[in-house]
This record gives sequence, C-alpha cells and structure tokens, in this order.
Amino acid sequence: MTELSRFKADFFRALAHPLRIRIVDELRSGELTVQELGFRLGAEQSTVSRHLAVLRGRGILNARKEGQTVRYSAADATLFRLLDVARTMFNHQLSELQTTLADLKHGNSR
Amino acid sequence: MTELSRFKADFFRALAHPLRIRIVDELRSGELTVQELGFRLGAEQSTVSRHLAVLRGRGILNARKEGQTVRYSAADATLFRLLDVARTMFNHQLSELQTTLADLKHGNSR
DNA sequence: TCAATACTTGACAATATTGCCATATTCACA
DNA sequence: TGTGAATATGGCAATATTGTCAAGTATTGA
Repeated sequence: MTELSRFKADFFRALAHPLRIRIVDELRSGELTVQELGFRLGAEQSTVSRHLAVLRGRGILNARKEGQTVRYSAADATLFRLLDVARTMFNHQLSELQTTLADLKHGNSR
Repeated sequence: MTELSRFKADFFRALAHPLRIRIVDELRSGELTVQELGFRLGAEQSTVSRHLAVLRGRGILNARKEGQTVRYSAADATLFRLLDVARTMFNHQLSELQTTLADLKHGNSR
C-alpha cells in the first residue's frame, strides 16, 4: 500500500541526519535533557531542540517535562534493535569493500 | 564517532522516500528490471531510474546488466530484516495510538 | 548502417531541510 | 512581582531533494 510506504519513508527521514543519529545513540543508556544532549554533542541549544522535535514528531522519542527541564528518551527499545541491524549491514558492506580492495591489490579483478 | 553517524544518516536518507521503500519491497521476491519496477509502481521510467541510482549509490541495491536491461536486487538480505524490524516499531506505535484513542473514548485521559 | 528498446543523466523549476539568531514560553525561586 | 534558567519556535538565507523533459549511451536485430 502507498499509505504505509509514506509512513515508513517519514520514519526513515526522521533518522536521516547525523545529529539525530547521535542523539538516539546517546539515549541508549537512558533519559537525557536537551542541555545534556547539547553538551555531549557540541551543538547549539536551538538546533538540538529542533532535531528533538523531529524525532518526537515521528513518535520515535518521548519527552517528559520535569520542572524547567525536558527529559527525552526512546519511545520504543525496538529502535535500538533497528540501529543494531543497520550496523550489521554496514559491517557487511565494509567486509565486501575490504574483499574488493584485497582482490584489486592481488590483481584478481576483472 | 561523527563519521559513522554520517554514514548511518546517509543510509537512512536513502530509504527516506515512499517510492524507494516500495522499490525495495518489490525486490523482496528477487531481481526486477527498471521497466518492471516502473510498471508495478506506476512511475515514470526516468523517475524510477533516479531513485534506483540513489539506492545503488548507497550500496543498498546491486545492478546487473543483461543485454539491454538492467536487473536490480538487494545487495544484502539484511535489508529486509531491517524493514521487518521497522514494521515491528510501526505496529507498536499503532497499538499505543489505539490505546490512547480508547482511553480518550472512555474519558480516562488527563 | 539504421531504427528500436532499455536505461541513464543534464538541466531546471518546485519544494523541503537545515542552522542560527532573536524572541517566545514555561517554570523556579527570591 | 521580577529575574534567570531551560526549552521551543518564528523567520530567513543557504543548501539539498525531487520530478520531468529532453538528450545521451548502449545493445539488439533487421
């Protein structure tokens, strides 16, 4: 169905930014405030807040207001499983690249 | 590391389009030509070709030239596992949404 | 060699994303 | 009430993505 593919595309688009990937990675160990994230990632407060809004908007992160601060966390631990599977894919790609390079080195190509 | 997060973001960006999601889904059952994909997805040939180029550029798809046609396939079956995990996340989200709606209906909110 | 078929790609306008500054907004506390 | 701290957001320029048309490449077969 087209509707579902749009949902999925929106979801992946939410992850399609280096800072947002790093935000999610930082949240593996639990909740963090906007400030803490900004400090750890060395990014402007307004920039971090914008990216958090994107992730929150897709239901990827939860925001919990506590006094003046807002604590963000992963809405679903499955997110980390997804990132782990992605890492597996990268490793496969890197392995293939290595093999290709080794083949080239030994003149085994073409 | 920042380098890896950029790689990951690029990867997810490659999947961040409805048509590309549908292309990958069509390839679950095996190789398809550009034409076949265009027909199944009801999209212009040049448009399909562009999106295939994006997926190929990220190493997500392989292209195999055979005579006049080019057959595309997933470079790594892990891709489908990734999409399945993503589907799991959507289901969780939908379940939560359903719960929220039910709660609203019964006046259990706030 | 010529024409047809399958695909790719340059060019370009339309649209979307991003980062940052300045300005809200919300809350705590004197 | 007034001040400061934490977060969110309007506005905007810079940049990236997208779809389409037209033109290009490559292959097949007459």
